Amino acid sequence: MSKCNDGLMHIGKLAKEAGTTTRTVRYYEEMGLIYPECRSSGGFRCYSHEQLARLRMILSLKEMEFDLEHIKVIIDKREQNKTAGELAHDILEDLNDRLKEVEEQIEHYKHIRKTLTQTIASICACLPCDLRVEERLCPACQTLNQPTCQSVPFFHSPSTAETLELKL
Amino acid sequence: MSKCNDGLMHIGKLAKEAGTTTRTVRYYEEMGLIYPECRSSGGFRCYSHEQLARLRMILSLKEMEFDLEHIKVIIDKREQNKTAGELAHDILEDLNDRLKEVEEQIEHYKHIRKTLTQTIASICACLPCDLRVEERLCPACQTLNQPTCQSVPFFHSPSTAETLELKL
DNA sequence: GCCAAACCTTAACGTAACGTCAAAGTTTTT
DNA sequence: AAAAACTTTGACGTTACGTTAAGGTTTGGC
Repeated sequence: MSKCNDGLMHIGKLAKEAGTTTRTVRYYEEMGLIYPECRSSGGFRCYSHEQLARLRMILSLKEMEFDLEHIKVIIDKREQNKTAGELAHDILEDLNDRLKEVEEQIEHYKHIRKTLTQTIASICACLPCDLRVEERLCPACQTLNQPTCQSVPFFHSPSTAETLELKL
Repeated sequence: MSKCNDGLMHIGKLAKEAGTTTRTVRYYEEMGLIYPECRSSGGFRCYSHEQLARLRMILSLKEMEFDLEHIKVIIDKREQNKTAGELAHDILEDLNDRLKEVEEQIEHYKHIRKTLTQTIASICACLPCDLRVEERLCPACQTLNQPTCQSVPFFHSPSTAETLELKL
């Protein structure tokens, strides 16, 4: 005697099937991304397999880290019955744009990595020999060398600059 | 007749010198990261060059994308007058941890890039020849091929799956 | 000394995508 | 029928500020 007939499911089942949480599903509803097919007499949301497919698609796009606003635009395009060609064109554009952004992200983090390894190297170069030999202290500097302490701000405590500054 | 004597500066100058905004400086104060040396009789924040150096250090760490909570921990270490060796040890640990995270980010985005290029390739493979030749449509698929439409959810509109599905 | 321009103050809402209660109603199971 | 499991709406918390708003303070010129 299920109150949720016709192969419909409540939000918990939907979320679990899609690998997400009920909170997320409700939030997506708030954002206009997905709606239940109907409500039970008691007010529970009931979803069909179509909704599940839609949710999965939303989550796929989220894996590519589109923001929800953009996801909304993308999935709405499917409902604006365009021709297949137009649809493909639009979506490929979205995907290629996103690809570009992702590549920028990769470059961005590579830049940060460089800054980090350089800073690490600078500090290592300032370390007295006996500290430097402990390799657990600084795995990154094994391949790098040089700069002086001056370029590394961390050791210049404002009040006690003298005492904290490292000697080579 | 400056109300801000002794080479002290107000928040606007401080922010500009460090290349940030007054809002940011006030926020950092709220977070306990930096405080003015004093206030003017009218209540304006007054900063010394030491504060400027501190702010610059905070911003350096932010460039490496440490979160503020973590930055607070790191700069507080400088005041806990440890020995230079301990300080270096601690900070190198922080930097190496962060380096690891950054490398994970790079891998993360590379994974997304892969997903994106595969999806793009799948869609391109589904396109009829006349659409496929327009290279502006899909710069990414020039180097990739195959999969069938089945693996690409975008063309399976729930209500009009038949009409929207692409034919090879 | 006075006035306007430029600068500063605190307060508070907005952002993105949910996580996490809370209090109360519904469905399912026993 | 009662208990267990699930669902409902509502609302605050998160991060690092941006952006008004309304109203004092400093500064520079005359």
